[in-house]
Amino acid sequence: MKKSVHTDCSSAMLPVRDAIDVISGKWKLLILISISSGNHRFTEIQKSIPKITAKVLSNELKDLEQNKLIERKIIEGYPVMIEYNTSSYAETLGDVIKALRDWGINHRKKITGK
Amino acid sequence: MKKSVHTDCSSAMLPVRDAIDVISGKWKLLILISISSGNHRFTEIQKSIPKITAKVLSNELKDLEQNKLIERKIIEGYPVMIEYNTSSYAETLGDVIKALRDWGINHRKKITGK
DNA sequence: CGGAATCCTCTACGATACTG
DNA sequence: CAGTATCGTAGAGGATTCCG
Repeated sequence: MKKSVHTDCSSAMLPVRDAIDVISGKWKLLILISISSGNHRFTEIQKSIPKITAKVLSNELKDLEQNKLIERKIIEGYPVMIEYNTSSYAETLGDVIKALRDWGINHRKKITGK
Repeated sequence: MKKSVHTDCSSAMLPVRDAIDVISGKWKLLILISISSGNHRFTEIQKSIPKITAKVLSNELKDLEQNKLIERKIIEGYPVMIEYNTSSYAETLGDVIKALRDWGINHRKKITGK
């Protein structure tokens, strides 16, 4: 059996790849932050995130719902209202978001020269 | 002055957005993992990451170098060799990678039913 | 070996308009 | 209000070939 000439790090990469597949893109984490900050209505979320369009938001919300990270609730009435809430599962992303936020703060200091 | 009707969470989103801008895409973190796992040559790195092409790897390496996350070293000789190493600054991404890895492991358990 | 060049595809993302 | 429909674009990513 031939030894490979490079270091095998697939076991380290696989889970990271899994995570990236789910939360990749510019918007998903921002949407989760917005919802967990108190924005639960479609229009609220849209206004809270600069530059996001209705179409993109709509698609991302569907993605997040399929991945069980948010829940979509229909509130009957006139008019019908829709409410989005983060799931308890989304809370497991807390460490990821915190790590990214901390690093982002530090990185901005570094490139702007503090 | 009119109060906005949505919760303002821009201060929470901004750093996350900064971080996403730098490490976004399918490859950058995987490349960093590969290099820090012991792969320092272009071909080694390429072989260690399934499906990545030379062009994509080349572009990503340039990006990472510009963001001071890796260092490119030319080793004179016959033939000339190139060596990539992670910078000390890249180590600050450790928490991000760890958080993503942990979450990815957990997520895979969840969707595959353990 | 470590890429660059070329050409191509695909899709995330965007602008605008419209609807129940 | 909460989207959908349509059209369009840019760039990420891919396949293949070539080069010093």
